[in-house]
Amino acid sequence: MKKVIDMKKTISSCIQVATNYALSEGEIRRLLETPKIPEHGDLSFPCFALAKIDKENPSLVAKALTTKLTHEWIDHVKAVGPYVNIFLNKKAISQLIIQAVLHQGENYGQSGIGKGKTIVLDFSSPNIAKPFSMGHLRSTVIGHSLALIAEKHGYDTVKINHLGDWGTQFGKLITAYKHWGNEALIKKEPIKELLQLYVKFHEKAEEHPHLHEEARAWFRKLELDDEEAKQLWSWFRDESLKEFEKTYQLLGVSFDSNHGEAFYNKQMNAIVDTLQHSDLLYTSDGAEIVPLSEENLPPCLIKKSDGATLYATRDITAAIYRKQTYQFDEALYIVGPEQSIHFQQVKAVLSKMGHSWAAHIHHIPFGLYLQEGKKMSTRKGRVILLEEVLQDAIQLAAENIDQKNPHLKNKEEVAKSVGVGAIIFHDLKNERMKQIEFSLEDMLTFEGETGPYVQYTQARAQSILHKSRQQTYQIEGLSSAYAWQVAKLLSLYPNKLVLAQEKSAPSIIAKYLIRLAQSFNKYYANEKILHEDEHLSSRLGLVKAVTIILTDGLHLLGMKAPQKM
RNA sequence: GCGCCUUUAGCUCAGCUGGAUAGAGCAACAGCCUUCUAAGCUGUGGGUCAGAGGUUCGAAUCCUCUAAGGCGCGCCA
Repeated sequence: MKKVIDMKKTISSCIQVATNYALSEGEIRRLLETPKIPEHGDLSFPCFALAKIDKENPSLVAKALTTKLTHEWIDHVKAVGPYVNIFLNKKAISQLIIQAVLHQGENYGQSGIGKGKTIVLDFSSPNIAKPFSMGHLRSTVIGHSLALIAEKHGYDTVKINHLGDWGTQFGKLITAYKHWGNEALIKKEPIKELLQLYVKFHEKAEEHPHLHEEARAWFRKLELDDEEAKQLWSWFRDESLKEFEKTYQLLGVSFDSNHGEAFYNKQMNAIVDTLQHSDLLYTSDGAEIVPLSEENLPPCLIKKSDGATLYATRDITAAIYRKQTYQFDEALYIVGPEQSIHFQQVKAVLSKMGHSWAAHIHHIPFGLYLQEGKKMSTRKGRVILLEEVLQDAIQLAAENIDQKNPHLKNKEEVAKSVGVGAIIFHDLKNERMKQIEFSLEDMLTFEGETGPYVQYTQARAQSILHKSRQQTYQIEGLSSAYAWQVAKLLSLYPNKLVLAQEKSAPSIIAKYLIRLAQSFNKYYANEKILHEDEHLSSRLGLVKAVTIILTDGLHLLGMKAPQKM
C-alpha cells in the first residue's frame, strides 16, 4: 500500500540473489538479525544454515558471501567468523526514511490489512452502581487502544460497552433504596451512594435475612416489567452512566453502543428455544445445560433450576445479535482472565449451534491488578477509585508544570493530558498478561519509561520545530551515529503496528515509543540541531518525522501529545 | 485434584518467534543547565535468565518434568 522502507526485506532479497537462491527470501529474512552492538553492523546474517546446505565451513561461506554482496543501500560488509556483518548506507537510507515519514505524515504505518473488514470490540463494561475498578481500567484502556490500532490498519470498528446493568443486585439495590435511600444524594454522587446502599443492604441482611427475600421479590418484579421497579432500575442506570461518562471523557474513550446485559433479556428465550430444538439442551440437577465433555470443557449452564437465565445465555445471545447487526469479521472481548473458560464455553456452544464464525471470537484477557499479591476485591471495604487516581495524577502533573514551565498557556489542559497519559501508559506499557501489583507511586511517576517521558520528548522536538520557523525541508540524509539510530527506529514503526494488531498488544507500541524517545533524547543531547549548516534542513526533517511518529503512537494508545509542556 | 497465566539485575520490565559479550527504567552513587524545555543526558556498581533434563552447530527463547505465585473449575458476572 504505502511506501515502506523495509531494510530487512531489501537486504534479504539481496542476499538471496548473492547466494543463488539457496534459501527462500522468508527464511533469509527470519535469519537476518539486528546485532546488539554497533560494531557488528546494522544487520547481520549468520551463515550456519547456508553452510549446512553447501556442506561447508560457516566461516568460509561467510567470507565468500561478503564479496558477492553489493547493493546501493550497503556501505560495506565484513565477515566475522560465521557472520556477515552488513553496514548500511546511512545517508541514502535515512534520506528515504525521513522522506517517507514526512510525505505520508500520520498515514505512515497504515497497512491496509483491515480494509473492508469489521472488528467488534467488547470492553470496559463496568457494573452499574459499582465503582469503576482498576480491572475495568485495564479493559477500558486496552480495548480503546486495540480499537484505535485496528482503525489505523483500516478496519471498521464497533466499540461496545457491555454494561453490567442486570442481575439480582438490582433487587438488592431497590430494596435498600426503598428502606434507606435518598434521591438527592444519589443525584449528587450516584456511584458512591448506590455502593453505600449496596453495602448497607448486606450489613442489614445479616441481621434481617428476610431482606434477601424482599430483594428477590423486587428483582422478579423488575423482570416482569413492574412500573416502579423498572423506573428505579432505569434511574440507577442513567445516573451511573452519567458518572462513568466523566471518566470516559477524561480517558478520551467513546463507544458506539452502550447495550448492556439488560438489552438482551427479550432475545434470550428465542436462543434457548433454538438450543432446545437443536437437541443441545439437557436437564441436569434441575438446570438446563449444554454438555461440552467432547470439547473437554465443563457444561455450559443455560438456565438455572429456577428457570432464570445466566450470563452464558446472555453472551451467546449477544454474540448472535452482534453478528447479525454488525456482520463482524472478528469479535474481541477484552475481559479479565477469570472468564477464559466462560468464553471457551460460549464459543463451543455457538459452534454446536452451527455458527462457524464462533472461531472469530477472541477472548483478550489481561493480567489482573493485585494488592499484596492478591486479586483486588470490591468486597473488602477499601476500594481504590479510578476517578481519584486520575485526579491525583492530574494534580501532580499540574504541580510539575508550575515548577518547570510556569508560563505555559493552557496549563489545565496539559496537566490533564499528562496526568491521564501517565496512568494510561503505565497500564499499557507492559505485556498484556503481566500481572500488575497496584502501586499509586509507580503510576504517578513521570520520569524514565513513562507516558510523560514520551510526551515530553515530543514536546521538546516540537519546540525545536517552532523555533526553526521552517515549514518545508530539503532532506539529504544524515550520517551521524545518533541520527542514524533514530532513523532506523522510524523505519520499524509500520512493522510494530502490524505486530501490535496481530498480537492484540498495545504494549508493543508503548515499548517502541520509549525506545524511539530514548534514541531521540540521546540525539538531542549530543548534537546541536538548530545549527546553521548545510544539514540543518535534514536534521529538522528528522525531528519533524520523530514528532509525527511519537504523536501517532501516543494517539494509538489513547493518549494526547501536547505541543508544549 | 484438574485447567490457564506468570517467573530475566535489589524493584518494575524488554529481549525482534533459535544466534555473537542477556538489555532498559527505577532505586544507589558520581557528573552535565552563559548553547534547541534537566519530565532530559552521561558514567559506575549490580545476572547460576526459578530449577532439572531434552532437541540443536547454538537455548532466556522450542519440548518434558519440578517448584513458587496468581486466576479459574454447573446454577454470580
